[in-house]
Amino acid sequence: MVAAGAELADEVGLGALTMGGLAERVGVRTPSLYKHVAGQEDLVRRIAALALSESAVAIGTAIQGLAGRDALAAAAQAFRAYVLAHPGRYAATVGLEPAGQDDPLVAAGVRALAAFRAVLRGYDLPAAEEDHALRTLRSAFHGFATLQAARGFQWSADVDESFGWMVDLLDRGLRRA
Amino acid sequence: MVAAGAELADEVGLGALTMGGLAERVGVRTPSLYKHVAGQEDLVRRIAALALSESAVAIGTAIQGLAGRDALAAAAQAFRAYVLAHPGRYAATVGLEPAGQDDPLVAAGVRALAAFRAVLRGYDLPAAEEDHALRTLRSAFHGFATLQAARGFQWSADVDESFGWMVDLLDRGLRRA
DNA sequence: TCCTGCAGCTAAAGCCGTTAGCCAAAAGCT
DNA sequence: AGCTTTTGGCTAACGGCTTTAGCTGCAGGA
Repeated sequence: MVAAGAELADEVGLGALTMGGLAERVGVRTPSLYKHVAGQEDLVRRIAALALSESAVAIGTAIQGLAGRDALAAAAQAFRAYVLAHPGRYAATVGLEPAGQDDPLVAAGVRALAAFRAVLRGYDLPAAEEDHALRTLRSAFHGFATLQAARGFQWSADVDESFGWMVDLLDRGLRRA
Repeated sequence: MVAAGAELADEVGLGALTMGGLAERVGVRTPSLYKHVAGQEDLVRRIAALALSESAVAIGTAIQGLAGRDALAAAAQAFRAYVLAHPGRYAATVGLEPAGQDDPLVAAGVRALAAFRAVLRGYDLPAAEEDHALRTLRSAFHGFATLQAARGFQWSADVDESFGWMVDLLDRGLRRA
C-alpha cells in the first residue's frame, strides 16, 4: 500500500500522486484506500518514513569501512543516487512536522542523521561544532539533490563534476583549513 | 494581482495558495482572476519571477562595496533573510521549467545568478570552476534556507550560528585550501 | 456454529481549477 | 458627441479530487 504509493510517487512526481491513481494501481476503488491510510497527508508521511529509512541504510552501508574523505564521498554519492532514483519518495520527506514523538518519522529521521554523524566522526571536529557540520552537510546535499531533481541546473557544466567539486570543497572545509 | 498572490503565498504557504483564496483577498469572484492570469501555473510562474527579481536586488545591494569573505557573508545573509521573510515567493521559484526564452523568468533568474557570480569574482577561481562554485553556493544556501523554512532543524544548536559556520566553511573552501 | 472485525463497495458531499457566455463601464476613435 | 472596442467583472456549470457515511461479504476465532 505505502510501497505502491512510493513507487507511484517516484514515477509521476509527488505532486501528481493522487488517491485515485494509487487506487487504480492497487486494483481497488478510491474510498477503499481509507481502510489503510487516514488520508493523503498520512500517506505522504508514511512514504517519507520509508524514504528516510531506506536512505539511511543506503548511506550506512555505503560508508562501511571508510573514513574521512572517502566516507564523505561515499555518503554523498549514496545520498544523491537515492534521491535521483526515488525523487517522489524523497520529496515526501521535505516540509513535514513530526506530529508526535511516537511518530515513526522521527525514528527514521534519527537513523538517517546517524549515518551522517558517522561520517563526521572521521574528521577532528570539536564537539560543539558537530551540529553545525551536520546541518551544513545536510543543507548542501539536500540543496544539490533537490535542485537537480527540479531541473534547477539548466546551464552547461557537467552536473556530476559539480557534485564532486562540492564534495571536495566540503571535505577541505571540514578539515579546518 | 501577482503581488497579492505573493503575499498570500508567504502567509499560508505556496501549497495552500488557492485561486479562491486569492480572489477573496482581492475582493473578486474566482473566475475573474482568469482575466489577469492564464491559470494557477501562470500565477506561480509570475510569483517566481517576482521573487527572483526581488532577491537579486536584495543580494546585489547587500554586497555593494564588499569582496571576498565579506561579500559572501553579506550575500548569504541577504539570501536567507529573503527566503525566511518570503517563504511562499521563494517556494514558487523551485521546480519550474522556463517555457520560452522570452520568459521574464529566465531574465530574473539570470539577474539572481549574476549576484552570486559577483561574489565569486572576489575569489581566485579558475574559470572552469566557476560554474561548480556557483552550483555549490546555490545548493548550500538553497538547502539551508528551505530546510529552515520547513522547520527541518529541530534539535538544539542555534540556527544562526550554524549558518555562520557554514558560510565560514564555504569561504575556506573557495579559497582553495 | 455464531459472531466479530476486516476490507471491499456505492453514493454523495464539498472544494478547486477552469471554461463559457453575458454585461456594464471605461477608453479610444471619427 | 456618438459609436465602438477593450477591459474586467459576473453567474452557471463541468470535471476531478479528497473524504465521509453506510452497506455487504467473508475470514478467523470463541
